[in-house]
Amino acid sequence: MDKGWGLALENSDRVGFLIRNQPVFGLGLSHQNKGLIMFPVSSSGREQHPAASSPPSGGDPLLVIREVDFFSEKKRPVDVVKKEVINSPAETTARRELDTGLQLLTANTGSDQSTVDDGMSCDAEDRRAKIELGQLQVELERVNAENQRLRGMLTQVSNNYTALQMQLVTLMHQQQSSTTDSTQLQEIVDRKSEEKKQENEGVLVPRQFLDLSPRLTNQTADDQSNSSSEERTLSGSPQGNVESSRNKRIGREESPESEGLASNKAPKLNLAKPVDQSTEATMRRARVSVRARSEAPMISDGCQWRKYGQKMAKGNPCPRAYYRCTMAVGCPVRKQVQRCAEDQTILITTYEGTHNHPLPPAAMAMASTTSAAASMLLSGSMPSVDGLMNPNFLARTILPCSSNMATISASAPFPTITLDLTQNPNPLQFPRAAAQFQVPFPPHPSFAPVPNPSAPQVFGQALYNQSKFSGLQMSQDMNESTQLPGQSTQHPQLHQPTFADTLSAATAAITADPNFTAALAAAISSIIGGSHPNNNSNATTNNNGNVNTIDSNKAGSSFPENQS
DNA sequence: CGGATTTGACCCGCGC
DNA sequence: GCGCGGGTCAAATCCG
Repeated sequence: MDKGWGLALENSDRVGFLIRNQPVFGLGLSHQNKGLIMFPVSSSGREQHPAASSPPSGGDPLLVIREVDFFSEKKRPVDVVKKEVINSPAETTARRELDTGLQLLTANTGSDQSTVDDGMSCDAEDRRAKIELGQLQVELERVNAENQRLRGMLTQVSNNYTALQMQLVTLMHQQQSSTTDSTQLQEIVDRKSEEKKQENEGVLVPRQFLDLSPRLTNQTADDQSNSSSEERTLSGSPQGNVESSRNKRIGREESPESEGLASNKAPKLNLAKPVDQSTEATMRRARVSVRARSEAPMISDGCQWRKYGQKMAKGNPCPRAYYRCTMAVGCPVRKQVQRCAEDQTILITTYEGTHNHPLPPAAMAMASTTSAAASMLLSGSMPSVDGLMNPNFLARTILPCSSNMATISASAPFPTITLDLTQNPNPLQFPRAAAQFQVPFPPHPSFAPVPNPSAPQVFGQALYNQSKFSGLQMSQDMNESTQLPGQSTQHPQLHQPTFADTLSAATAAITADPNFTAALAAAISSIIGGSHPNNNSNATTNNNGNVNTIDSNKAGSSFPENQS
């Protein structure tokens, strides 16, 4: 009795509670073994007040005890049994307020005779432990069942969401293709002319950032579904850039299909001016590089890949492996896998292109991420006034809360955005972002911009728009340098998460899970559904994951499609 | 035996 | 023009 309290067992039905070796009250089972009876006892250990309705010796019930059915799985009245330690006499006198932790109510039948004995009772402890165990098991089963149910719901919702997203993106794409107007065509012409002028003046213009728009002037969703023709028609898309280059190489064995490419390109390119093939060939595709620590030779991203080459890259003792997606014939997506020269535990996976086929959710996550990042990279730098955008600034601006994780490089042969997952971001960002990115969609029509003609492909359309949205996260000086005359600056101030939020969330999840596809799916869903550009709102996040709204009136868009 | 991988050759862009 | 490096092809090889 060192702890000042104890239990005494008289028989299998009754237990006495002792405080400082003094009987305080007794507990007994009802005759149906379905209820607990609490009754006071005398200091001598005998019953002072029998409980409730049928006291053996009469008297008031000590406490009203709810009938407890410990033997039914449907009732879980007791969660925790606390050990009450009362050391002072004053406290012992306040036994009526004694909190046993048992949510007990009287329901006795009056048939119980309760007697309290001195001394500890192992049987009582065992019984209580069994009761607790049973309750915990019941609770566990219930939680498991709930978990299963929620998982099923989540899966269903995810599937539905993916399907709807596909449909929506396809419809948007079709609409854009059908609504391309002469204004946009004139923009294309002007931009081409500007590019040519700058080249003539010796101004360095990163071609890979310029004029990706012609493609969609003729590109339709049907083109997207045609995997055989996609490679040859995506001249304006990231993958199309390289594919055109590739096809030029293959031009020595010019096939009717490649002639089809030329025929598809010609009308678009002639919109501006005659553009020779070399110009088109210099167009590059954006890349998304993912750095992650992994012992595995390749990270799992849900896609099927076939290795088609391996080379020793300069400055790296580890070979670089080349893979192409084999989930569909003609899928233009490729990836390079190479270990970091400085830290060979880091696996660098560089994705290129966008899938032209439906993807499983797991693969969809990674594909969407790379597509979004690539689209952001391309769109964010496209139409600035001087045709040039500081990529580091872009990275800092677009990815303010993950500047140490995401970097953008235009110095490489291809514009590349690197997601560094070797660092641990704030894991709390992920659930916050995933939870917050539920934005009404479609947005208010008054904020609907002219459809962007340069979306790279169907599956990336929404993400492309996201990136366009992200491109609005510009600081004041950038706005001044990039805002075009006549641009609409009427943006509602909304607390909108940015792509950076999602990116951080995704990378947080990715870092937490090396296989990361499932976690990424949630973040991607937030990308797609949470930040449509038509909201035209601007928000950034700080390193704490809080959303800060910036002055949208100052955040002028550098994108012509936002011009009014 | 069919698909995946390996590997040497080839092509292209770019810098000198 | 030449060499270098990156990227790709395709025959040879491997493997289940």
